[in-house]
Amino acid sequence: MAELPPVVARMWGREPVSRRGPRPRLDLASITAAAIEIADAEGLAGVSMGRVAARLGVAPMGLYRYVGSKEDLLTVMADSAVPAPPDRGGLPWRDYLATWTRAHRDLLLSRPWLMAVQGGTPPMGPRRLSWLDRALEALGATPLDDGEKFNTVTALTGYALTGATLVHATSAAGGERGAGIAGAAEYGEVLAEVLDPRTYPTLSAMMRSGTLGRSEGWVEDADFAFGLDLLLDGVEALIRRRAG
Amino acid sequence: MAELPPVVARMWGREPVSRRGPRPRLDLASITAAAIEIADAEGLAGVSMGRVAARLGVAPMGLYRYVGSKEDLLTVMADSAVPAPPDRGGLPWRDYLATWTRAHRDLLLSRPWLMAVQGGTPPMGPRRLSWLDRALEALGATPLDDGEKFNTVTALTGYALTGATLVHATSAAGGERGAGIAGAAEYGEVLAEVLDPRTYPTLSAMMRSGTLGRSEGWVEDADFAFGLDLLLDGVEALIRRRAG
DNA sequence: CTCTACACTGTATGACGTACGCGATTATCG
DNA sequence: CGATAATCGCGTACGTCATACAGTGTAGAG
Repeated sequence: MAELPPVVARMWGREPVSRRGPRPRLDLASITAAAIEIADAEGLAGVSMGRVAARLGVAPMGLYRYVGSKEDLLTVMADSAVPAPPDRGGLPWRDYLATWTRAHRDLLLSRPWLMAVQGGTPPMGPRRLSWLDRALEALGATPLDDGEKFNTVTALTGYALTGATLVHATSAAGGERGAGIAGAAEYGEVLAEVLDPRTYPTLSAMMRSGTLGRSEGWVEDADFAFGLDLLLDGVEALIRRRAG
Repeated sequence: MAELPPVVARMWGREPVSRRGPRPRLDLASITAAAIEIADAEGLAGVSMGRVAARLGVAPMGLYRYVGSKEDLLTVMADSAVPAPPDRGGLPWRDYLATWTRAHRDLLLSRPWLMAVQGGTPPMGPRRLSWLDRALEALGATPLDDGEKFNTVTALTGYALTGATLVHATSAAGGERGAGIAGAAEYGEVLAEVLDPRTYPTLSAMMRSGTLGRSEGWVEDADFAFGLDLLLDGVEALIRRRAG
């Protein structure tokens, strides 16, 4: 019975059933789709109300009948760009959560602008909530309480975001506007140039031993899997403790 | 020997030792400090080149002798606003990493604009790298290899960011511009209004049982500690496996 | 047929990032 | 000591953006 924020209402298909006046030429879905096309092609920076409107053959102000502000539009985009979560195929909770988290990360890598947009708002649209629901469902048979389940999923979500961000930020080749460092230098080169072994002993020792510096390493799945297993090991330990 | 991006060079105090011409009236530190004051008071949205310049009694274009672009300025801010990492007080690795992660989260909560700014760039300034160094140092005596140490710290960093983001996004009272949802409705109320038990069975069951919906719960330290322990348990398990 | 809610347009405003070129300043070189 | 040339911060200007406001035409309701 609470009053929903107008955009949220529309995200859930609760369009006002208007009768009088000219028939609407637009709808939220088309607007969102147009905005997403631009974001996919040119990054978030390319998404302006004018550009979106132009792509729909409409004056910029026309959009404001459907979204109260640009921020509203971004919120809707953040949900609409999300596909259906991976299928639980009778997988045990751990395997499902692993694929779930990986799929989340892959999504963020395939649409980098989602990273900037999803961080700002908790999931409120149908798509993102369905991801949340599926992950919680996977934990359904475990002895964790609701809060623990929720926190577990939160930690996994965060890990996916972190992994994606790291890959994207360190790869100067990222197509996103402003990706990479201002110059073209590789991350490792910058660190090597700048680190004083006296004030950054551990880090510069690592640099010298050559393990770091090839930031491409993080693109590999193994590095992502490492931290993921860390988390899942923790969950598993807790479950065992709770059950035994 | 690599060419550093100009801002990075200046971040590390490598100011060009210029001699000719009028003595500079500004320096990167003052500019950054002014920008941070604005961001602290009004959020990132309040930070514009003009506003920063005005606070320094200078014309907007004057700043561009020092920062190349606004994005450069944000990068410098992202480092400059970071305090020294917590002291290792002879703490075992686990205890230190716990306080380290918590301190990181608290920093993000005390300066919410850092969340938007730190995510975009890997640490390249002296302050953020010193946090990284300290965390890696804490893992120094463990049998983990360099890559594993690095990935561990990455996961913790991400968890701090996730926790801070969640707290900040769900608390409508956040002072940041655009915080909370468009309307004033609480997150829990929105979910209750919108969730269909048929398509979101797990989530809506949780809502009904009342565990969720008080999103303030996440502000409590216990919730943060939960996921943190998950991670650290995972690390500990790995260490035991590696050592035994 | 009239009225009125509504969908979209046109114009305008103020803020923003920043390109460009200026005079003023001051260390260096002749 | 005077000329040179680099550098500083400033003024102006442009293009873009989000969005407020006031229409203008449309089409269902009475």
